[in-house]
Amino acid sequence: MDPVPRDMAVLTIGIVSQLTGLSVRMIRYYEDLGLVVSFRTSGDQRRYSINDVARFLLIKDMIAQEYTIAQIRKALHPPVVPTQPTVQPTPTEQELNDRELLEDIREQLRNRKERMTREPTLIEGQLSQFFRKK
DNA sequence: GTTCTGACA
DNA sequence: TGTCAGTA
Repeated sequence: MDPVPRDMAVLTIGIVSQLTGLSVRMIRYYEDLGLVVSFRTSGDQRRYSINDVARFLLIKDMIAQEYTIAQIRKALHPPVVPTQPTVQPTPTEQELNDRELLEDIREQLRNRKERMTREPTLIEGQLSQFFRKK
C-alpha cells in the first residue's frame, strides 16, 4: 500500500525546517534563488511535499560540496511544482544534459564516504522510510 | 503562535 | 544567514 503521495504539499515551512535542518530563512532564500518552487495556500503560506524535503536535502548536500547556485539550479531544473501533475513536455537536448548532470551528482552523493561522519544523517534515515517502496 | 515580505548588518 | 518589524 502506497503511503502518502510524495508530491502532496502539506508540510509547513517550520516542519520542513526541522526535517532538513535548514533554517526557515534559508528555505525561503533557496526559493528566491529559484532552486525550489513552493505551493502557496490561499493565505499565501508555503506548503511543501515529501519530494520537496528530499529536494532540500539534495540542495543542502550540494551546497556543502560547494556546488555553485547555478549548477544546483541547473541540476534540479525544471522545478517540480507540488500537487501539479508533472506533465512531461518535450525532452529537449538541454534537459537531457541536465538529467545526466543530476545523475552524476546523485552518483557522487552515493559514493561519498564522508557521509558516514555527517550529523544530519539521522533525519535523512527517518525520511527514507517514505521512499522504501520501489 | 506561525508565517510572510522587506530590510539591515 | 540571523533577526527585527508589521501583517495576515
